[in-house]
Amino acid sequence: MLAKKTKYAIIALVRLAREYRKEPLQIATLAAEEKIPKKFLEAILRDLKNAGILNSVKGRYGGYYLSQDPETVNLATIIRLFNGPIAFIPCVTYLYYESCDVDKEEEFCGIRTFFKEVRDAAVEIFKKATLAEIIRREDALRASEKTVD
Amino acid sequence: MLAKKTKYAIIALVRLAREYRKEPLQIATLAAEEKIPKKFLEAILRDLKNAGILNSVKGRYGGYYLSQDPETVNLATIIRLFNGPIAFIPCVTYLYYESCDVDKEEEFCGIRTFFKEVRDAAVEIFKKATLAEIIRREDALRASEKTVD
DNA sequence: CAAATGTCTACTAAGTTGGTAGATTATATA
DNA sequence: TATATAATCTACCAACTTAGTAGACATTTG
Repeated sequence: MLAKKTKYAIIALVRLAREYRKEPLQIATLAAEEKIPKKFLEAILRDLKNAGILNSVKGRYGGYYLSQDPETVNLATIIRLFNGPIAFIPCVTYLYYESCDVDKEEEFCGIRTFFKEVRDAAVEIFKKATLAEIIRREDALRASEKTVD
Repeated sequence: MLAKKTKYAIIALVRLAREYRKEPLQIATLAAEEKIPKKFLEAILRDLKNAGILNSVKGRYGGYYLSQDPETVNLATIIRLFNGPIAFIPCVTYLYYESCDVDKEEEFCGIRTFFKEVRDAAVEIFKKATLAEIIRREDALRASEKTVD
């Protein structure tokens, strides 16, 4: 399951994507409006800045803002950053590769093939899930809700 | 990532599936041959018995054996038993349903749709991954290795 | 200078993971 | 019936992770 940190990161980023190219947003405002513990959010935003996804301005009227186009930031990146690898087992992982400790003869591992299928499917879907696409889906859902009544 | 307990469970089950309809296998033998800590394996096998997947005989020449056809036991069941839900977020989970604490207006949640896609893809693949199918893939890999040389 | 705001280090309580120890119960068979 | 064999059960533990919190410090604007 996703760590809360990852969830908070996604929520904060979607919000910051909605403010793309506007004034920077302050930690305190973001924390209050998205109901995220302020000090916890602080650490999350710092990580996102260190990862090059956000930028910040200090001092009065400062805050955080998205430093990349919302079309290019996707869930695969965010999940890897806060939650670790997307795969269920290390021997099918991108960037975190380790051989299965349990099974030295990896090439014979019939279990592995299924986990690789799952990982590949998940990565493909998460890569399509850009901040821009998430916002489009949210807006579409909101609109269809209104037309229903 | 998969807990070690889940990995061990899968390995033990694949082995027991290979012995299907033969003599029961003892914890000690299974532990030694599959390199699983004996006392840890003990707890795993008990859980599998309580879940109705294994049966056991006590006393001399006793041990554990698969009580279901290897064609009907799949990774989705095993992962859920030891690792919890397959989904990344609770609001798209089968049997463990909870609403997103972070977002009361679930129907508006654009993030959710992606996680649901991933979960559905994963469940579909894991359901096809029966013990029998894992063994077939293992044997196929082994055979193709031998023909290559 | 003062207020607002991000940055950094350190701490902590609760829960999970990956085990281990040891006593008990059931059964086959000599 | 005794004995060895094996599963069963309860309890414990160390290390790690998660979800925060506290408080001092640095930087910028007005």
